Amino acid sequence: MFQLDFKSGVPICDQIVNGFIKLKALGVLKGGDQLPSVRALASKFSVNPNTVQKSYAILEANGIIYSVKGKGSFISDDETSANAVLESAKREFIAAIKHATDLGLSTNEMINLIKQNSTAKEDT
Amino acid sequence: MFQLDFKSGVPICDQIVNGFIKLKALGVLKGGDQLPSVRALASKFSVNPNTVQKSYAILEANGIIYSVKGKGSFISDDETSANAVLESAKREFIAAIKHATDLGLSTNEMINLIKQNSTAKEDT
DNA sequence: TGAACTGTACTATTTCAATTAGTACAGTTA
DNA sequence: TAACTGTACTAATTGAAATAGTACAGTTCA
Repeated sequence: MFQLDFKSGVPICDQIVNGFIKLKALGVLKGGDQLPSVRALASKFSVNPNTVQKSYAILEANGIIYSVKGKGSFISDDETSANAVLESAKREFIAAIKHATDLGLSTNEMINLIKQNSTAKEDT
Repeated sequence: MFQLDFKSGVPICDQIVNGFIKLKALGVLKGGDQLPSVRALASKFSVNPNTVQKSYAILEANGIIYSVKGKGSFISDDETSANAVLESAKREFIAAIKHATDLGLSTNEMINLIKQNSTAKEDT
């Protein structure tokens, strides 16, 4: 399970969302896996249940999980979900490219930084 | 001159900082060029002078401009400044790479996105 | 010298999003 | 029925960002 950084300035809500996205991308969580209940996770993180619930709502809106009233929340297993995450990752990365370009970074420098820093696989 | 987006959620202060960094990276502003006075820019943007002053203080702390009491604020022309901007751009881009990796983007996909989206020059 | 600029410093107030707090309702399971 | 689950809603709190106002110090130029 991921951890929260209360000093980072990043909203708790977003950190929880990103935490589950990451766990799914890494394959730690797979389709059908049940998430902790809203109340259980809130208790574990010492955070308000409403904050967790908001995170779950965002995850569901993005098709990453699905929630069933009375049963719980589960990792969705359809391709759509994985694609949605990838597409949003691409959009965010493109924004980062534009920002770096604005600051004077060349394409070659960016590519070198990727080769030096990425722990991702060569192919997907 | 750049524009502000009051709806973006990005602090005004940061937008002003990034605006000048961008103008310098693009070569629109060069070493020795004088910036608008704190009060003039605040008036132009319909923003509080304190907000602009905070931006200038950040720019000066990063070596991008220098301020002289009673005279004004100027773009610094030493190499240190350009390097400082590049270094911070690199740090931000590395953070973006790690985030994208977390979300499941492969190195090849990232490199392709750069080739498709960057308007930066091949070399620096 | 003095008026009109410039940057800088400081405190108080306002504003707004994020979070917290509390309660309530509905569906599932045993 | 009891105990769990998600969901919905309003109100209060918190903290960062921005605003407001004032004051002081250095520069420029008539």
